[in-house]
Amino acid sequence: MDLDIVRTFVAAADAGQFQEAAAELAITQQAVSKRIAALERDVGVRLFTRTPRGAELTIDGQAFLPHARELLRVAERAVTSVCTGRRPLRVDMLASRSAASGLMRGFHRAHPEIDLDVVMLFDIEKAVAAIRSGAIDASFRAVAMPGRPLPEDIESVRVLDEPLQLLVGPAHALASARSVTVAQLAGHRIWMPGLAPGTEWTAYYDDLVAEFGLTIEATGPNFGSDALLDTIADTPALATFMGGRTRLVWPAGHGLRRIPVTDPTPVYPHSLLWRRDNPHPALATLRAHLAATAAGHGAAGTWAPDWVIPR
Amino acid sequence: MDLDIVRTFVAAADAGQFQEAAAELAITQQAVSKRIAALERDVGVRLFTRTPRGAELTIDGQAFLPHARELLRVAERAVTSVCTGRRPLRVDMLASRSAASGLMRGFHRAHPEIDLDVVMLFDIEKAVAAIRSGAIDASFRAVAMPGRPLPEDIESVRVLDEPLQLLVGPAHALASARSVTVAQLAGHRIWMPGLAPGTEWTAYYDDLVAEFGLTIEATGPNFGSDALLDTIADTPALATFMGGRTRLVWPAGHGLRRIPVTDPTPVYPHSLLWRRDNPHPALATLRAHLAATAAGHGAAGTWAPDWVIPR
DNA sequence: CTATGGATACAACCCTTGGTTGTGGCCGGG
DNA sequence: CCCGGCCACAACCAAGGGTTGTATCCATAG
Repeated sequence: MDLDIVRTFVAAADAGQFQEAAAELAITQQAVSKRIAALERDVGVRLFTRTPRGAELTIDGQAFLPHARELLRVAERAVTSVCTGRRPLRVDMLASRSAASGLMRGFHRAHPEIDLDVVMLFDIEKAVAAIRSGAIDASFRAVAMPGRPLPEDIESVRVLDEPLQLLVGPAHALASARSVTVAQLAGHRIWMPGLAPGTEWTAYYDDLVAEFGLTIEATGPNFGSDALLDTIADTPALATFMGGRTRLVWPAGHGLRRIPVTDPTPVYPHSLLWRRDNPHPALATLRAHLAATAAGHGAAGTWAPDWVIPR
Repeated sequence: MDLDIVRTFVAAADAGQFQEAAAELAITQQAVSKRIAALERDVGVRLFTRTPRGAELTIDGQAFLPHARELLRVAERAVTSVCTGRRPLRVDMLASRSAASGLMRGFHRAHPEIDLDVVMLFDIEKAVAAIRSGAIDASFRAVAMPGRPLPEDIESVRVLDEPLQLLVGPAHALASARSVTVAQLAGHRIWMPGLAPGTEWTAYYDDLVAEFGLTIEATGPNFGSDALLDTIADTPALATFMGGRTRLVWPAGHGLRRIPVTDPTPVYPHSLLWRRDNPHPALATLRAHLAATAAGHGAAGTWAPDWVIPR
């Protein structure tokens, strides 16, 4: 199905006749006739009743019309999403179901008129490069890498500390615990596939390991959260860390448990990064919204690497 | 833009390489390459970075991807909306902003999983024919026409009495009234363009006129509610009737007033009509919903023509 | 270092799609 | 009864889009 044909259908429906629609679209009446005929062949029903003084929608055509308009609207938005000028606010985050997505949902509820696009870049290095180039407008990341300060033109503000939770299967030794201390985790196998060297999130877990003497296995590629959850559920001796604000597609019947970690509670520090001279109007709105709704961070009893930017 | 191209884009993004996407779509890799190139030319930005072992999305491509998926979803719904089998529940009503649309909004809130399509047929005769043929599943109308009973296979139930209101401009003699009695309306010019002979809504106003000795002018074609509202606002001696549940796009600065009518309050009786043997599962859900949320009708102090079906 | 395999891009060819022009049929109004 | 307006059908033509064949690039294995 071609969107030009859909456009033709809408124009013909609005005009009530093919000829006027043809004039609007700068094609001949015969072309409109052929397009409509092709569309009717595609969907398998008659959309217009042709009369000697025009064409009016059939019931099926009436039902189809709003969907056609919606189709054109969505196409419009799709194109503007990659337009260089006046495009939606484009935000990078760690993962589509991470805590940052919760913040963005809140922002969207508060400002439904602002168009948003979410992308997921590899690490903060890529994110900073994308912010500097203007490819994205903002990023939710942990900053900065140890010994690698942010460039001058990038600003950042810490917006959310996400408490880590332990994820275990039903047969795990800690499965029935209401909460566990960091000290209790020493000696347990914690599996986090996909930790890539040189990324800021791997640096975070490296620090966590060094600080509290934990054992984190990063072996094997990451086959996706489904496969990870399956393995965790089936392996009694295995656990993994998960952001406490992560909304999982919870697999039914796996018996997985999320267990808070305490003494101290490791928190993953999300900061908002943006380029100082980025003129996107929605960026200021986002910053104001986050400042207004900022959750507590750097709270007592929590731990984060000392290289993260201060609160 | 062709939806086949969008489909190709999504397939390539999912596969991470053109070759596999080509195999899925049963075309050659070269065709995929050309389609993607055409799409990139259309939107004006690069969507993939080609590597020797595949193609991965650029940031723009990532931003575009969810829009592309949405586009395909909407297209799918558009097609199923005119599919004969398992299509959305198709409901006819008097006007898109009439009281019936409020009922349907409530139904949609209660059952957001049920797809709906709204159409507006000419009159009850057309609606009954469409219901019998299966072209639509239900209709909100005033039934039945005087002396013209519903066919055997059509059922109906009165679901909502909509009180009429008087709509006047700021300079009208009744503009400052909190409410008016029917008796007060005698002698005032009431203008309702577009009252077509033989329709059930014209029959309603004919009865109203006969019962209370009103003056309703139906002269002139209906140029749409905007034009009607403009005229009403500008003409001191002119008023019109409007459904009390109608949600107008209220023109700013016109000073229009909506005035309740009493002694008695004329109500427009909306009934739900459907074919007894219509198997659409959502139809039963709609009937149950309307039965559960039924607003009062046939209340004391209201008037409706005696030919409408009993409550 | 070289050969190989797998991936994309480019070129040539050809068919099909889709546009235009020309024409006929239908119905309502003067 | 004729005329005018509108849509459908046929013929023609150009261009888009698919296929086959080939070049290029890079990672990996030998």
